[in-house]
Amino acid sequence: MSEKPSSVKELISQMSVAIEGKTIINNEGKLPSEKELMKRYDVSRYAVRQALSQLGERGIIYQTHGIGSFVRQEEQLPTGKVRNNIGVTSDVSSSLNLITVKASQSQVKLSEADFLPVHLKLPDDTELIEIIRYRSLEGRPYQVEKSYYLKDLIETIPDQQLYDSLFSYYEAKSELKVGFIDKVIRCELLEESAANFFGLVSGGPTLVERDDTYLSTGKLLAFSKICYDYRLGELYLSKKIY
Amino acid sequence: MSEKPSSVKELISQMSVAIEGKTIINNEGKLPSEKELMKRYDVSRYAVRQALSQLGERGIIYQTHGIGSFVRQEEQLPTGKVRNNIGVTSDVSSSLNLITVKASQSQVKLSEADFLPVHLKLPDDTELIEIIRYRSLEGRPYQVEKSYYLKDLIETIPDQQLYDSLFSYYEAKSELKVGFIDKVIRCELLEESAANFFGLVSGGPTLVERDDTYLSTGKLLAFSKICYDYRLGELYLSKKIY
DNA sequence: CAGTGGTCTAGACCACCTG
DNA sequence: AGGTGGTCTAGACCACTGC
Repeated sequence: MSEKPSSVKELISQMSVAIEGKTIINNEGKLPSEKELMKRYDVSRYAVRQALSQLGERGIIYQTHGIGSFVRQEEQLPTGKVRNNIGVTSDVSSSLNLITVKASQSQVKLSEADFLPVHLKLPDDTELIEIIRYRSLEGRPYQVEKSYYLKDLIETIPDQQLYDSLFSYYEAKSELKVGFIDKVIRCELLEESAANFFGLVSGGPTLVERDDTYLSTGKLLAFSKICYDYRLGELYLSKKIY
Repeated sequence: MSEKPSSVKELISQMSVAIEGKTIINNEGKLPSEKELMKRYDVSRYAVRQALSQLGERGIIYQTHGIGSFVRQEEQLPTGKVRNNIGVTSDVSSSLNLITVKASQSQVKLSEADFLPVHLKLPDDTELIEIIRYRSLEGRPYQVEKSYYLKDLIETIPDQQLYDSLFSYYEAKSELKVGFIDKVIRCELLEESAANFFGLVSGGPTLVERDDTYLSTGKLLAFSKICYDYRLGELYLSKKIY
């Protein structure tokens, strides 16, 4: 028996630990049936299925009709590449050492931005806070991020916060709650500053992630562009088919 | 009142049409409350919420606690780029004309493959069917796909089928059911054959999508690699935050 | 046939937003 | 306070798998 979780979220956490520690799976990687999980954690079937579904979305387990639930085979690290999990509840993809080595901010108008939200609906004179951040991973230059935050939503950004996650800062501090993020991934040619940072020639390839971040109210909070060193960065996602 | 759907899937379809035709939203893009949708379609709240959640995953609507459900602002087509929706139930992203212009197949062993599944667990002498397909979109060279299918799972592939979707062919014909797909997206340098097809120089950039396709039983069915003309292809996804 | 996951219902209670 | 979505329970019935 296990301690009764007070929410599905807690149940997921407990099950994750149990899967990690292999205290809940047999030698073939099979989990207990839903009915047994209900007894084990003293929750309803709804809670069990919510948890299993979430674990499935994260690529940790899969379920097969009429058979049971199984853990995915363990991850084999790709050689020298860094996987950036996307489409997963928490983007804590690894225990790798990702740090911001340089950052700066300034205030601009929308018309001065390098790029625009995919679904543009804002007036040209919208005030934005522009942030540029250079990040290294395990000491190697890894990504360059340029972000634009809507100034009327966040007012100011303390300089020291530029080196941490801004979203979690504002979610914790004020009332902002992120609802969804639109992502566009493509390949572009490197600009000079990023090329210098990566030690590549400008005009070379770079993997680009464009994010438009919306609040749960549907308002646009920020739009950003992340350029990866194409030799290091890759984006990973697992997709369930229904 | 609307006709009662016989399943959540049908409900989603009916609601999609109603949203498209704007017969279910008001001027501000607001949908009826969940309670009203229950009455309207004569289904339980579970069904309504399943449908709304799915529509949310597809980036069509969003819900805000204490307020209501709203449709996302309509899509503004990116200029000259092609969006390939990923992480969506059906990857029917557009009405664009995507056709396979050249295709070939041959039989090889795993040791002869150009690349391998991310989580390799197969013996070197595993029999594979290798397929190379060149695709154009609206008449322009767009992508080159190289796929390897496990021969013991699909036996043979009729040549004329190479020009259509193999997954739906086998799902309809035999018993294969796809369960999940692992995707890795990165940027690579073009090889000669793809470069020639795109009209680019080899060594230039290309957006690469690596897919490992698993059956619902957890068995690997196929692994593939799609190279996009970086000037045309981009991958789009919308992510809900919980 | 028994056991498994897949679908759906009815209802309760809570948290959030607006007047 | 009343309406909205968010969470969770208990239970029913169906579909798939294997013996």
